Amino acid sequence: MVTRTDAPTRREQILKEAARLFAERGFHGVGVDEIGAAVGISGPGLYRHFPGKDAMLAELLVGISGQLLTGAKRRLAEADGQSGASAVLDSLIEGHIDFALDDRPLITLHDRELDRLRDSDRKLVRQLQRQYVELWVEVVREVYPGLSEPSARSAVHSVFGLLNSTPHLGRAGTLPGRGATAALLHRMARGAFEAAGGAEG
Amino acid sequence: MVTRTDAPTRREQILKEAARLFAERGFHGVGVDEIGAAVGISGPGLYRHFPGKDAMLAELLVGISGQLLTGAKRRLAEADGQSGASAVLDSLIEGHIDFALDDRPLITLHDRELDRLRDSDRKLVRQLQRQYVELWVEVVREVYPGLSEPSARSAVHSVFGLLNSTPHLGRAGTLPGRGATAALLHRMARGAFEAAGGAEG
DNA sequence: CCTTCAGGTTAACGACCGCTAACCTCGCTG
DNA sequence: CAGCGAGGTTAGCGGTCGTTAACCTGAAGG
Repeated sequence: MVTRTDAPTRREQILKEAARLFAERGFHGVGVDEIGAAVGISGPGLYRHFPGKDAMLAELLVGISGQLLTGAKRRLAEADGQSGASAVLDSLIEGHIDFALDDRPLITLHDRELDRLRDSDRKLVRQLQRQYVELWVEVVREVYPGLSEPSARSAVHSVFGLLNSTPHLGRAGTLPGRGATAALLHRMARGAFEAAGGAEG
Repeated sequence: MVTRTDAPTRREQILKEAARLFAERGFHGVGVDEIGAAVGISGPGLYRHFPGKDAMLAELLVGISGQLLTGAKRRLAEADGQSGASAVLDSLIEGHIDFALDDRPLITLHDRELDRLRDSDRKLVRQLQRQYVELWVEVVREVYPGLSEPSARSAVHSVFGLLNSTPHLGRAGTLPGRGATAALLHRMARGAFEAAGGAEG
């Protein structure tokens, strides 16, 4: 985990605010003037940093998918051989939870605005997502050999749905602290997989 | 379950197609002309049936929330006393799965376009949703008394995320049949609650 | 047979939105 | 200090979209 100390660039400010606004009101529901206003410049000034509104969404979605996949690969490599598949699965779950808790707007966009992308960008994002899912599927099937591949894939998608539910958990600080929430989500994810792998195949 | 035999009214056709289109491309991403075209009339003809585009979304969202709540109340009443809380929870899960599998576009809209509503409509939908959640929370806490109320509420939201993941499960018929999918989701939901209720409170 | 009305049609208006054009103003740097 | 590029500004164009207006038509009812 690299900790940044320098100030965020204007580009990064824009992406962050755009993500928040897109998540709140949808891609088509946000105007460029609002995005500009959110970072203290006005509308057309954004075009000094991005070729268009679509490009902001594209960069956000490609970035998310890439980060998730990269992180998962790293966790897989770090633990390879020395620890069991079950520990790897725990690590994957932990990584996804961190992401879901720290970047709620992005996790919201991730499966909501994909269809607003240009064909090439959408294909790229889909490919990254697919790799991420397949990586999970392999680990899950190693831990629960009774699961057929289609069932494992369905189970993985469902657990993503469970983990990505964080935006619905109390907008304010009504939820019992980050650590407790992460632990609860982790337990539930493992429980869901356990139940999926217990019976049928 | 009342089975309808008569043909759907024009109003119902419109709502169904609007739901599909809104789910596919977002509320702002669909024009009234497209909705009209989907039912064989053109754009402004819709205004003979609805006062505006917003009204279609409002009716859809209020309808969804109402149906979910009504169904849950019915299931709770049917089983009251004679069967245990665990059976009631199974019944709730079954009802939610039926809805998620049969009305994927609606389940997608349900937590995606809520902010596009007029204040009064949004309040109404939120109230219905809250009642639905609270109903689940009570049943869940009866089955797993170790769970604190905040934890139970988080767990319920997360299980909704799990069950509502159906739109992501193979757009085509690649998933292993409706029955098997429903069974898998049901097992995972129970497993998730079990794991949530096992430890901490 | 005339009237009425539900349920369409097309034309067009007004607002909004993404984007471009043209211009300005600094802080560097040779 | 001249020049220049990075990063802003405002004005405005072109297209789209929700909505309204005005008109049409066919079936039902007295």
